[in-house]
Amino acid sequence: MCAELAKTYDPKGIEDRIYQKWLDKKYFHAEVDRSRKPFTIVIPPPNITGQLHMGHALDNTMQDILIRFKRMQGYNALWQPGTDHASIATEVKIIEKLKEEGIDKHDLGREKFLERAWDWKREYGGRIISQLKKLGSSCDWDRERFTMDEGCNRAVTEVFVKMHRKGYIYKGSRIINWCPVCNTSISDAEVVYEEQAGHFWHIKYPILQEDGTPSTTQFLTFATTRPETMLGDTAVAVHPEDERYTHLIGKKVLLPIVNRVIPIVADSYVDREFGTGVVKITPAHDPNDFEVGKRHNLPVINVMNDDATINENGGRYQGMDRYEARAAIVKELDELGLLVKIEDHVHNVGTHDRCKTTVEPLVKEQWFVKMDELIKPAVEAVKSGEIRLIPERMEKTYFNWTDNIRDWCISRQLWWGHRIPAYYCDKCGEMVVAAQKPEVCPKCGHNHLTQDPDTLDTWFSSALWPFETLGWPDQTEDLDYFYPTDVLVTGYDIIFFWVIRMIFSGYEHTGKKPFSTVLFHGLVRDSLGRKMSKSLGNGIDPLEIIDRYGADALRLTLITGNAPGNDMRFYYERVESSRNFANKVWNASRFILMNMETAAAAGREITEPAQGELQPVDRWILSRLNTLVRDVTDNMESFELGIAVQKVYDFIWDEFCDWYIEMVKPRLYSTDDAPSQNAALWTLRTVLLEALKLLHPYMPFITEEIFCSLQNREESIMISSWPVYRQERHFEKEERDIETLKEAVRGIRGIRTERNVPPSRKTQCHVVSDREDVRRAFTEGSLFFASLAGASQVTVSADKEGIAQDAVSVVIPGATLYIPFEELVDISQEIQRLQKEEKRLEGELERVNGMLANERFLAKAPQAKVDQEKEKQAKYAQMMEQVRLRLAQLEQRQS
RNA sequence: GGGGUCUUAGCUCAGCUGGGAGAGCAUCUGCCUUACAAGCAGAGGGUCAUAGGUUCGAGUCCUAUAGGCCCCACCA
Repeated sequence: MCAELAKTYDPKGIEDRIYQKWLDKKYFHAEVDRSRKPFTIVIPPPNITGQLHMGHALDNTMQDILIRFKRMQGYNALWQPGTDHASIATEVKIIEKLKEEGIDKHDLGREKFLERAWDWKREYGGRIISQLKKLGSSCDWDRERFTMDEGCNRAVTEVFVKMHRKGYIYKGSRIINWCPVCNTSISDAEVVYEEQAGHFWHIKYPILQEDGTPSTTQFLTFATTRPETMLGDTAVAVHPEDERYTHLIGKKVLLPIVNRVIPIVADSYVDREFGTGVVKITPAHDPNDFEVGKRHNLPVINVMNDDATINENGGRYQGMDRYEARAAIVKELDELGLLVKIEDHVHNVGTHDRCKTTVEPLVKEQWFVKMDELIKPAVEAVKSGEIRLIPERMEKTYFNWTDNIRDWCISRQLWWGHRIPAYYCDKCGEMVVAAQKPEVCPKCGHNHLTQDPDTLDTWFSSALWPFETLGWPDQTEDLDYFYPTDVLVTGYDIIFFWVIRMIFSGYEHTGKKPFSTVLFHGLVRDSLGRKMSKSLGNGIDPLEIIDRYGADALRLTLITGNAPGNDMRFYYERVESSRNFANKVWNASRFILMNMETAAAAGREITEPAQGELQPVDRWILSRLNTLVRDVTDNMESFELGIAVQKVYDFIWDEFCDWYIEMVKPRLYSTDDAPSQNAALWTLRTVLLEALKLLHPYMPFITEEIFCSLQNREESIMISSWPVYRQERHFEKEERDIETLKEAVRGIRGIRTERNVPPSRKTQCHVVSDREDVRRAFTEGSLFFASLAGASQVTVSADKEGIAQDAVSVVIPGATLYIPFEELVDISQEIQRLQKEEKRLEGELERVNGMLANERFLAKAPQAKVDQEKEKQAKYAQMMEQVRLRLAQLEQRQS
């Protein structure tokens, strides 16, 4: 970078070059170093099928900010990256691709299919990683892991075998959610309920008479949303205390069409108030009915195949799709005179989150994780605060799930994933769960065993992610040093899928929490507040934004003005505003560099100013910076990233650029005071460098580019040290004085605008103050004050002797400024302006006086607050006096 | 049915543990002032959803109401 640079910052080219440099220098790499404290984040592993979307961009920007911040603070910072095999998502993709080639998964066979899947992984699995790099992510890529790599496979097997041994994993025949399109079982968490318009079919079953024949007059009427499941009905239930039906309990009805005799049972699950108070019971196809069935020992009759067609238990409906069968059965019931009526009805239908197919509850033999014991330490950890959730309200969501936890169905009828390490003897059927396939059956000695065909839920391996990536199950140095990790950053939408499961897994397998803090973020929505989705086509590609505005602008946009856990909307205007800020930083730096080069050309080296060479403005900006350092560090340590960067933004743009740079310009442009110029240049450079450091976690590329141009001592900003608050850089007096001068400048500028004074026209300015410190502040700052206030000449005095009567006056705390204009000042206009000011001050005084007259305020409010109010009272009173004095003069003069 | 959350300037949103209402964008008025027109200097614009309560003091804490969003849940 040199002074001949373009006027606008162009991130193209710069970003890739800088990222490559960081990689070459191995800045992202972390090794065990016992002399330093570790700080660890594990990445939520993106799916290998994934393309970088705004959610990733936000998630990873937040992580990168934290990891860069901690790295600069001196922590041994590790950001552990990797990808997830995403069993079902990937399998679906492969199947689609095969379909294009006209190949069916089953024709290909399991082995060949897996080969294709690995090919696919090799080809596309790295795509999202390269996209994360575009964002600037400082992950330790040397440690990249994959949920199906050697180590993770070992971890999964180990966990499965161990949990099975402890009885936490069991195989059982239970009602599960079945996706007839994906052809696999899914967990409760993968079912999303959707409101759908449907019908209520009111149906009646004839009650059996004493002689065992169906009554032609007595029926039990009920309503159902799924008439086709009647093929599997094994009872009809009523409430045990429902007087309408108590006499029927124990009797039987005839199930039409299938002509099966089924009992009328009493179960308190039935809601008497709802419908007719009668429920048909289909244990094989409804979770509640399944429970009722268990209580009453009812047979479970499955009437459906895996593809949701009716099976052999459905008689002549066999082979029909579930919806076809529904229509046909309703028709037949109608013909039999058993259909009472049809009502419209909106109800919740469970669908598969991935393919949106209506799930079918089915009774099947599956593998489950028993949750009741496992969840206990996970609940305790959050309750006790050992693990902190940010924002805190997420704890409610967390406990809502843990309090109603159900066993986790972990087996999937898929091929891509971790295969269940259970083996069955081909001869006697004995099951063995073991890390290695047994040579012979331990029961009958037969030498051929077959492995369970099912694979595990993707989240089973993700649950182990924080420790399996650090070497577990081996007790590695890495694990010992970097684990437990520090922060997990993720969206609130996967709290059930992932966060909870990592927490109980961490405690169960490592005896420790997996992380101390969970920082949640929300969804990035489109400008209309809609979720970005493929089907809506409203997704905005982060890579396109990076290409157009730069990664820094995108990162800043995603972090600013948004609180943890809250959703945000994405606006191009906001990216532009971020881009403009990058440009602002660029130009301020360009200005400083230019002046440094000018000094260098004149043979003047910038040195740290000697005591007393710093001017009040220099001390002011250094003091302001010092406060900023403290505040920003505090905010970042409490994960208030948006607030922190807002403060850096305001400081750089407002205080540094709009005030300080303008204030030092006169000093830079005059060459006669070398020490003063040196102090200005040194301060400019120092403040810029420090501010850049504070900004670096948010905008890594531009800060690096400028940092390297500004100085050559440190190799990179990303390994430079984070600024710290220094008491000796706190200058209270200068802060007060410069604030007074700024107040004066603002006042004069206001007057000038109001009177349409062109900037080219300079006016005199007389500062009158009876306070010696205020007069000195103006005297010391007169050079820049004149420049900022458009003054041709500034005089400072204790009284207003000799000041033109028709001057415009501006009252500020501690001083009154008089600006004489050549033309006559319109006195009545001037009086009006001052009266307005008087009114404003009256209001202020009224408030302050009211407060200070309140005895209870004086008694109860903290002393500091009282003192503060008293100070204001004095200030306003003094200003009021000045305004009234001036008004009196003008009024006298007018008459 | 249970729970959460939001309602602040025209728009989108900040506002941490209660102490005189903020930003970005938009609008209006001047400025191409030798870092930046992706800029500079001014200005307008809000009974902080409504009603109560706690408090010396409430956008901030509590209760209720209205409306919006979200999550969870087996009402056939």
